[in-house]
Amino acid sequence: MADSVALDPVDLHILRLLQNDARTTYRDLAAQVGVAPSTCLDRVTRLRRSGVILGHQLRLDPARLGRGLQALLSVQVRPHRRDLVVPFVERIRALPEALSLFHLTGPDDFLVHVAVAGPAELQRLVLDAFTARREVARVETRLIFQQWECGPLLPPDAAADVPRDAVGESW
Amino acid sequence: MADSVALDPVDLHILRLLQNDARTTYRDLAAQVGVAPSTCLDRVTRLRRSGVILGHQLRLDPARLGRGLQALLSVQVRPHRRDLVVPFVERIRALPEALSLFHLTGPDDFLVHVAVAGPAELQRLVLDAFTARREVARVETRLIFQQWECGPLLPPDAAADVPRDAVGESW
DNA sequence: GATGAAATATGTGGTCC
DNA sequence: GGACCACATATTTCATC
Repeated sequence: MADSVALDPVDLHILRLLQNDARTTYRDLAAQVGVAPSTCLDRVTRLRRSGVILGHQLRLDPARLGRGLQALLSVQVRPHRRDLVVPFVERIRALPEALSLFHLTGPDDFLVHVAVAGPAELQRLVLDAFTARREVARVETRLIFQQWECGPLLPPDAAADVPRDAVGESW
Repeated sequence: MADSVALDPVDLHILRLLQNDARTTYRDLAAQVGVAPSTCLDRVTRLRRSGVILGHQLRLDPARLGRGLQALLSVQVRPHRRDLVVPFVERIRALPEALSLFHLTGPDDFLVHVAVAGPAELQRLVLDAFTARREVARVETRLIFQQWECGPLLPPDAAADVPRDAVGESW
């Protein structure tokens, strides 16, 4: 289901361009990749069907929406049982302040990325949506100075997959 | 520059719909919002110019691209001076494994979200791109079991902004 | 903010390799 | 089987009110 998909150079070129600007038209894609627009449409349709492309997302500026303060909340949910974890996840996902949620290994079970209007709203959020709950054993709040999105996501370079002589001895 | 923008109900409705599916056509937006397609175009254009909409992003499935393992790396950059921090940020942003990068308050200066093929590649990444650098004082790696994107980002509800009687005494 | 016409993009079927 | 072309449809964009 989550198997890696074989991608040829045309697919990769299209993905790179679309990651720069997801609204690039098939006409422009075609011109830059060197194939016909219909071929681009074909490729993108297949990439969507094969699950490589999950969808298109709008990137918004939280600050312009009156949510100028972002933070990461590390949360311990204890006991870490499914009957407590599943409702916790659903509750956090439904919070208007939550942007994204990670379930992690390590001493902190969850990391929650939130955007709020300011420190007062953050304090209220921590107290009301987190520490007020019995299953939330601990919350650690870190403010975000700045965030960067990184380069385009592409398959690991084939060169990096060169087999090593002996497993566990190549590093 | 990062001031909050005044948004009317039509703007908010459009943003909500576009956050569900960023490829909704102006025609469909218009039908659902109850205005003309050209008005939707107008609104979206203004939202882009005012900086509320930063852009459109392709959501890809890292697992299908042969990057089935994701992790968060907490990194201390010491000394935490601009002449070390700025090149660090640029170097991390250029890593093909990096998805996103946070500069934070707290004992850990940076959080790096990475996607790799597997544990071996993660180990190589930590050793070669992080701990090999003199300015990287500490790295802590946590694996990501699962990630969720949360509900649409919208301005804080006006009701939540009701002024309190006394600052610092309302919670 | 709406209308409608022009420009542009998208989707389809036939054809070729 | 995949890529390309040309055509038909749908969408976006813009001038005008």
